[in-house]
Amino acid sequence: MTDSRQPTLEEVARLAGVGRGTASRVVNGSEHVSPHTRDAVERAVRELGYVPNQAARALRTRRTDTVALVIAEDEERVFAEPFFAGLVRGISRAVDATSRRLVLSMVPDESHLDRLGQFLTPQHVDGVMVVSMHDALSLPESPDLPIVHVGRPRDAGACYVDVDNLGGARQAVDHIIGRGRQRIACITGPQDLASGRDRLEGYREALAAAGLPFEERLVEAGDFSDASGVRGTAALVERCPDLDAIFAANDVMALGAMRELARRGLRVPEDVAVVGFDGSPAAAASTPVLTTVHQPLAELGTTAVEVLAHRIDDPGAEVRSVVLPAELRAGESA
Amino acid sequence: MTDSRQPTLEEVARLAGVGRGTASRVVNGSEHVSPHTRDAVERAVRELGYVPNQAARALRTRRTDTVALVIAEDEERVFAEPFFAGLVRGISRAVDATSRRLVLSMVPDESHLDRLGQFLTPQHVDGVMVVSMHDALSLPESPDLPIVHVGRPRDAGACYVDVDNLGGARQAVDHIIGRGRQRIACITGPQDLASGRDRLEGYREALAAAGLPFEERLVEAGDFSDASGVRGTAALVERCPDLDAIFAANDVMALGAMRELARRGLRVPEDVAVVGFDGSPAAAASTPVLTTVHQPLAELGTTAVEVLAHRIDDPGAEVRSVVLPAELRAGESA
DNA sequence: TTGTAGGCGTTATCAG
DNA sequence: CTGATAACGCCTACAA
Repeated sequence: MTDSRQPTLEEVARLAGVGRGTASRVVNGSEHVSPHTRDAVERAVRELGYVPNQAARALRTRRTDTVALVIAEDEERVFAEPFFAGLVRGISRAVDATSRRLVLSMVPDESHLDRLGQFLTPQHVDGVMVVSMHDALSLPESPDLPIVHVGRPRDAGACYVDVDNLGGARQAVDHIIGRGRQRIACITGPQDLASGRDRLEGYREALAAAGLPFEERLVEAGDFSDASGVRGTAALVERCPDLDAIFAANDVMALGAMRELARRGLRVPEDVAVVGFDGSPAAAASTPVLTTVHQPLAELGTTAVEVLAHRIDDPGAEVRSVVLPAELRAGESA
Repeated sequence: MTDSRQPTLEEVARLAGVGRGTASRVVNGSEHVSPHTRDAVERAVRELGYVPNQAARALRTRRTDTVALVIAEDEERVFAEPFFAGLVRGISRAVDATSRRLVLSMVPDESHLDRLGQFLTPQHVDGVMVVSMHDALSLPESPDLPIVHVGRPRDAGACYVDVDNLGGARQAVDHIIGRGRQRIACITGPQDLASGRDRLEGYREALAAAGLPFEERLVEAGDFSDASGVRGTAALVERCPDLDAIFAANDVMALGAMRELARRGLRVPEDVAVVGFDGSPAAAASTPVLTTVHQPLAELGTTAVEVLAHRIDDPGAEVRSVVLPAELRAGESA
């Protein structure tokens, strides 16, 4: 009873009483086919459980209907950083809504770049999305292969989608200033990352715009990790006991900061207001007193997929990057 | 200068001054080719930067050199549960060492099963690894497609790799008994999961072997989440103030238990010993007083890949499942 | 050991 | 609107 072999287009055509070409047209949704014929073919397709042979199609069309998401990070961190969960979810969903498939590649270290380079060719994928936490790692780009970076890359000419890190950070700091805070500290993100740099810059700009001085002693270097949030807070509080607010470049650090403040008997937000730049909505939800700048990760993913699709379907088009606005979400305010 | 198109085997053959067939044999590492010719072809391959066209090869050989890892879980949980990080890492590494590629698919809900079913065919992949947290979800299996389950599935005849949940749990409880504890409580895992059931069974067996009674009131149902660890502990302590140990079916719950115990002024391990079944080595490391049964996730992944490769390369072979031993890691003891 | 040729399942072109 | 008919790039008998 089981034929074991998948049915071919030839068999569909035969069963429908049409030629192979016509069957192909129906399967590919061509306009130029009579309703009657279309119907017959579609019935045959269903009856036989026909599914197009991907290999044959790819061989013929030189398209793979596959896009890659390259995460230039070790699995460990990929799973640890809430940032990736949201992003992958968004991208995954968006690609699902497409006729394309998504393959996920993590690149733990440079030794894997060769293998990856062989894979990232028009022969295997139609396009690539790259999210890298380090500016450093540059992967072997195949010409003729559309690439969209998630997060602004070092290469200024490259196509990317990103959240408005600068504007978001400025909003965050504006907000605390508006609540009457004057001595606002900052725990930065890694400075080899555009997001890290931009969020620090936003902090500066907000201070400047309000006529507040930028003070080195109110700034601590962090790396987006919980530990660095704790460490930075400890250092800041010891150095400037009179600070009345902390802007952390992401929520993970902000939460670390809140724990450390609590440990020292300082109350949030009464004594010290805290605002973070959001990597995950969950963090904000779990601590209503935390005001955060919401980073729309899912939307970022969706956008990345859209932009990539656009570049794939219309190779001649101009390269357009997209920057999404970041949105302030005030918790119990300070 | 750039040819833009990838070179074909034909061109390699021409440059090497041999026939297409011979070039193919060299590329595929056939024995029957003279060292001289082989050398010429290899040089041509390098010079042209030839890389075999996957589609053409797949079309011809009916093999894809691709294996799928299906995680029957929402992205959210996949990234939240430390279990998956270790597993994916192990599998990823193991596949990398192969000539095959890995594609990762998460299945948030049943609505995605159709799409997945279309993908999980010999036409797209050579084999599949499935890790599911629920017994319920059964994916549409394509005949002729080797499947290896990670974690014992409901279907008893299926091929799987797993950790010795029962033995591990028994070891854990044995260990606390050996340290003189008498009233040992258990926070179980979800009972619709083999791992959950087996670990509870191990707990029973250890008690029985030691002549200790199994008491319902010493058992609380958990679901592997931190919250359920906290909740279960609270319930247990209130119900049985005299308990002197807790066995939690995973580390996440064990850590939750420890927090709850601390909150109630109970000391670990002086007042109450805690031992967990380990999803992630990190948990054990972060709390030296926690004794855990180590679940070798990376090795589990490696084994899954090996078993799958075996089944792919030797389709006639008997289906053999593998159960890995679990290893006790004693923290500062009770 | 090596070359030649047929065909894997599709799509695209080109007549009808 | 439809049906033949070439490729797409590769592997693998088969013949030399």
